[in-house]
Amino acid sequence: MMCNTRLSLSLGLSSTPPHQNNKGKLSTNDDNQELTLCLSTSSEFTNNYDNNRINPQLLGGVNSSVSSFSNTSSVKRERDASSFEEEVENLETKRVLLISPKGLVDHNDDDEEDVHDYGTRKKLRLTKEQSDVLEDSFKEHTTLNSKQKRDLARRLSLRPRQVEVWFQNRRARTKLKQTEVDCEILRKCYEDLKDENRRLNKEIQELKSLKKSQSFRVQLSAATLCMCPSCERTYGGGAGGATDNSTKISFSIGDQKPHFYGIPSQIH
DNA sequence: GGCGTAGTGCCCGTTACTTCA
DNA sequence: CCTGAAGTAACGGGCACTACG
Repeated sequence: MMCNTRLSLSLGLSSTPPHQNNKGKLSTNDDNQELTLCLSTSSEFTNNYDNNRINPQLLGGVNSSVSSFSNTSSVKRERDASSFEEEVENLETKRVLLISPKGLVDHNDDDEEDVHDYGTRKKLRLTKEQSDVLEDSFKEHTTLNSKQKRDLARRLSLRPRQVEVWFQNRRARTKLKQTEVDCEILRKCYEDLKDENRRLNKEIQELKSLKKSQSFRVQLSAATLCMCPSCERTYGGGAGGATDNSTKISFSIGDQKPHFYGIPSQIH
């Protein structure tokens, strides 16, 4: 893409909020593919990096900010910095990155390790310390207000936007984990209910078959009922015995007198 | 008070990059 | 060395809310 593009950047900031500052000027020179960016230079904050060769990654970041300065339709990037102050801090951070050994990349250098096409994003890996601090902060509060965000960013030498993104991603991870846990609980619940359902169905079948066999036994004994001579109740006694249709079946649980159905010889 | 607009924060889905097995 | 999976920083779109004219 623009691997050989020589980039030079001139950044300056006035105290005017970005959306009120329309003095951003972007110029390109197609002949030598040199990109020069000039913003208002009316502030003591003016920094000139014309002589620096910039890691396109960093330019990408700066470019994001630039778009918010110059393009009113790019609300998103603009609002990423919650205030102009933050934007200034963003640029300050970028300045630190720019002058840090890793931030300075000579495109003429054969080492292509840090050279990326303009427009691609080079992902910053947070250090263990940064992650730990962010993690601790997240334990205290899962969301940040502007001041907390700024403080944290300053403390970790990150941009507020990075802190914000980290918290957003962290919340998403937490939510995802919780969803997985909930899923697991529901799955377990479902398995338990399935087992219970299976058990109950089995019980129903057993009861049904028990009922069937009992009614069969009742019919069988009814066919051999005889009359108890002392109380004239029916009992099992073989064919030809006296039968009273109304008292043919008699389960005398709780009766005061014991009856020995089917064993006439042992009665009384 | 209702309305349109701009700013802001957050969520969600996705992409791009890094790391590791 | 290559590759695919997993982890995660970063992004863009959309929505809700608030402030302001």
